[in-house]
Amino acid sequence: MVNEPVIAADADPIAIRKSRRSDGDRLSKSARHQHIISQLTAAPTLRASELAAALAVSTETIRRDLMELQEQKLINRTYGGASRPFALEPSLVDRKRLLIVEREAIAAAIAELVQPNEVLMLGAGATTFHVARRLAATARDITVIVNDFAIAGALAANASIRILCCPGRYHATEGYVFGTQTIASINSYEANRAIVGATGVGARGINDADEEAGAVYGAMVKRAAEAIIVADHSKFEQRALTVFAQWAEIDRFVTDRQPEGAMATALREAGTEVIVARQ
Amino acid sequence: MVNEPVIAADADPIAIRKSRRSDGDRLSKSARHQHIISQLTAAPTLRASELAAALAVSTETIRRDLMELQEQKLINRTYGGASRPFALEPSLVDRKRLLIVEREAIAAAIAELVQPNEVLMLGAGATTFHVARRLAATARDITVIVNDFAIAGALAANASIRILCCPGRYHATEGYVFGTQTIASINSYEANRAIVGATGVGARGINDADEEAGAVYGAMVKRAAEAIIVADHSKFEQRALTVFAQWAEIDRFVTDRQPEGAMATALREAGTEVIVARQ
DNA sequence: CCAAGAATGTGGCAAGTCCCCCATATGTTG
DNA sequence: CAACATATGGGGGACTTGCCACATTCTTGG
Repeated sequence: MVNEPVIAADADPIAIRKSRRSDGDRLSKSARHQHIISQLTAAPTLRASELAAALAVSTETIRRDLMELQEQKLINRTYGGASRPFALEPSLVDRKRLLIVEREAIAAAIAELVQPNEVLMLGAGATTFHVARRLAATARDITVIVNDFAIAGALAANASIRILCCPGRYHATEGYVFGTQTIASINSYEANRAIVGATGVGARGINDADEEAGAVYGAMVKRAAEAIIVADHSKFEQRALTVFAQWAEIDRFVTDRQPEGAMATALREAGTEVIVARQ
Repeated sequence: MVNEPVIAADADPIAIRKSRRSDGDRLSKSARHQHIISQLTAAPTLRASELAAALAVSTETIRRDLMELQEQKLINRTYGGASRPFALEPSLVDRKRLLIVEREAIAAAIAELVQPNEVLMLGAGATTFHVARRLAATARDITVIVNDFAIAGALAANASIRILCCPGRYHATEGYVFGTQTIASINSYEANRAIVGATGVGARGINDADEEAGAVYGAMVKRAAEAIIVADHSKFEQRALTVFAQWAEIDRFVTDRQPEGAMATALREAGTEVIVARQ
């Protein structure tokens, strides 16, 4: 368990140069980087000193490697090593790994709005999942009504959050419940805010690729005292199957980039407050 | 961008009393632990020194906290702090690994009983989780009413199973929903069979350590046309908080070992059919 | 009420890490 | 070949963390 003193494995430069041999080989910088990344998929954290020993380079070199990888957001720096960033986590589904920075910023902006003792409705989805994580970290004594199991799990990290799950049919691949029971359940609650995502947002309203999911989102939007749409800029002007809400119904739109053109006009005419989260 | 001190509320009444005051005073141990866990859902890593400052305790205390949390596998230790473990989600994993052979045998026996187009109620728990996995492998065109998220996920592997989730409060560590809404929901369905587990089974009936969970199980047992209890022999004569059903209400008892003594008598007198699954 | 035990803080020291500057090795370019 | 860029290692001081022993405070159970 104790770390051996970190000493240059090969004090002899000649030995270093004959690098064709077995494990004493020097690896290139990119090879080291790759090694670090792959190690992180196996272990949640690494120590710089251990990496230096394993790769037969100095800790200074490892530190520089880690700095570079951190700038590329491929790792997360810790004191004395590195840990897995959000994006490398195996538990997150593909879609949840995209646009992490943008979504985290949006989530942070939402978290600032939420006050203790509020009742929220939180729709299913990848962006709202980030909102849930953020709320778990910052919110206090709130009640959240959800229809997405992953979101319930994320919120569960905070014991002061009361999580109410909607009933309904369970969507096997998406991990949420939907259907008439879900909507009936939503309509039986009073909430301060509904926070829902979307497949696309545009001048003509807010749409979703899944009709059932859209119906749930629409119910949340209509039912809560305040309706908030969260969507990063990749959703701008995307068109999908179902338009589940009009901007006139939406009080706030939290995104990561200022909308332009027809969508900006529609937002202004509808009186929707646009909040652009800074990263 | 650094985390401001976020007061994580908690279940501990003492901590609640203390956390009401200004930021100069201390939180209870469990409150600190809760805070650490929830912070970890938002940030991939934490520094012990920062935690100490945020929670207004010494770094030694934080270190001791981190050690405890690590032993519970709730965090991952790093040099100078902590990082997120692989899964912060409610992990019933541990309990699900116990007595696998016995539970698989019980699950197989259940799966043989179930016919296509049946409607089942499946209670939360480790044994019923095995039943769900087995049903996902063998059942066809059934509808399953569940209150446990892990079970919903297991059943989702089979596209011909319709999964209906009950509403209710989400239990953060156990991963199921409970409460009056859950029970009301159960009472709105008609089901061919209820299949529920237990903390203990004995001559005096079927009990559970969690009152809320027991209430849900009891509702399932009373509501379904046929009630089945599943429990391996380690549950025999275990006593727990709530007796949620009497043997007279139970049609079948599926286990892995022939009951004896008072419990066998009680089963005989109640007319409960005992099915001993062979491994 | 007190005593035992748990939880927490303090101080010191060893060890680990950070970070800056500089030396060396290697490769590139004119 | 000289000049330069890149990659790496080394050294040392400042800082951070780990760890231990001990004192103090809080809690709990008689």
